[in-house]
Amino acid sequence: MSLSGQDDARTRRRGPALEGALLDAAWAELTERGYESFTIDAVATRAGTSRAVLYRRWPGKPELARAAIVHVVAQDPIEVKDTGSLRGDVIALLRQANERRVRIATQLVVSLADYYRATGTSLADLRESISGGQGPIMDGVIARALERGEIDASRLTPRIRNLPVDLFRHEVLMTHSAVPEETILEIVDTIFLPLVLA
Amino acid sequence: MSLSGQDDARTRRRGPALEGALLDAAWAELTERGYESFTIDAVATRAGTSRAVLYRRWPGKPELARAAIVHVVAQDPIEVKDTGSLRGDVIALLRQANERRVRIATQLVVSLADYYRATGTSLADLRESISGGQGPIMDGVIARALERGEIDASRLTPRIRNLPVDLFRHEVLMTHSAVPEETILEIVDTIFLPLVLA
DNA sequence: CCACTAAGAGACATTGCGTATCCTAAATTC
DNA sequence: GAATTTAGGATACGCAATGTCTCTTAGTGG
Repeated sequence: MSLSGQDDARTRRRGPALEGALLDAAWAELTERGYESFTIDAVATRAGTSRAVLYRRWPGKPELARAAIVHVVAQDPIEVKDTGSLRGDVIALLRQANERRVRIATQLVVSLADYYRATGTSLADLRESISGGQGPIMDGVIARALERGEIDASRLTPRIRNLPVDLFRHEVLMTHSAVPEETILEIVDTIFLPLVLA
Repeated sequence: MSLSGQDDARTRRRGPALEGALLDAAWAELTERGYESFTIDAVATRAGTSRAVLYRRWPGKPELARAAIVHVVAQDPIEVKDTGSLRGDVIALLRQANERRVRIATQLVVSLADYYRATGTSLADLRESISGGQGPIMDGVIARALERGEIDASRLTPRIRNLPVDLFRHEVLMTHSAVPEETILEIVDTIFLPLVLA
């Protein structure tokens, strides 16, 4: 019984191709069902494989979820373009984060419960491992503003430098939804710029 | 066999007394085990009762967890005292939150995963239901500062008014631990006060 | 004192977990 | 390109927790 129509025509995936499919399936489950209802069984079924294959790669549910998140984020990096002014750069950055990260961030907080406890890590660690070694996202923006002489370097503490991103993130965490354009402008114009402009 | 030593000497709790014991047990489980390992079984055992009693009151695990959190927070309100200056008031407020809310907040974020999805609520809603009808915690602090003429009322947008608390919360959410004293001072002295002082 | 409510014990089917075993398709080696 | 090794995929197992029910009995109020 080697040829029974389309059923036996399936090929057996391996290595990276399989792993990608597993992580995509995990991500889909995560977004559709949420972490609590996220089951290894469902991921295996959706990926057209069996649980054993998943357990060979990840110890359990939190690690699989985390891997899925990192995988998805890595495929969709945020680029910060030069708009010609600090204000424009920061607004562009926040808008982009709004478009490309809100769903992920929402999943992330609303989810990953126990993972932190089990591993002793925190949201901050996860944020770090997601942004990779590329350093704080604000770096490029700030560097250009300093070149242009737009900001008072003496006021630029690390905390103030990250203020727009931190406030944006706080907003997303609190509401679990995209941040309104007015809020972005408010953060930039009434908080960040007054603190750093020369 | 009505008298077998101490075993039958137990009394059967009812109403509020029982409910309090259930919520205390739930809270203890939550803090000791984390939300993911939080089981109705364990709560029932710890409270010396059976699951049926819990299911009679709450539909399931997320609702019980939430009820336990609200219960604990309600027993330990934050009071904001008058220290004589805006700076002192805000610092005192953050310090108190640091002492009395960090464990709870940590539980809270690291936990309650699916509840939001299931009910369509968010962290912001939970924050609201926890702070009760008493309004933003910064209100009293701001009112006194306005009386003293310490702040420029025109700069006082709602967002800026809540900035210290929001940044504090963000810090806790990110690190899952208490906020260092220096960070509290930094938030107040390099961000909040420069934005509002006349 | 009687009737009613609800506490507490326990049984039940169901579901997800994590492990182990087996077979075979794909990759690797000679 | 055949032989060998690796790992994918199916299946079954025991375990733990869920949520539902039933039953007995302790406390409460009339």
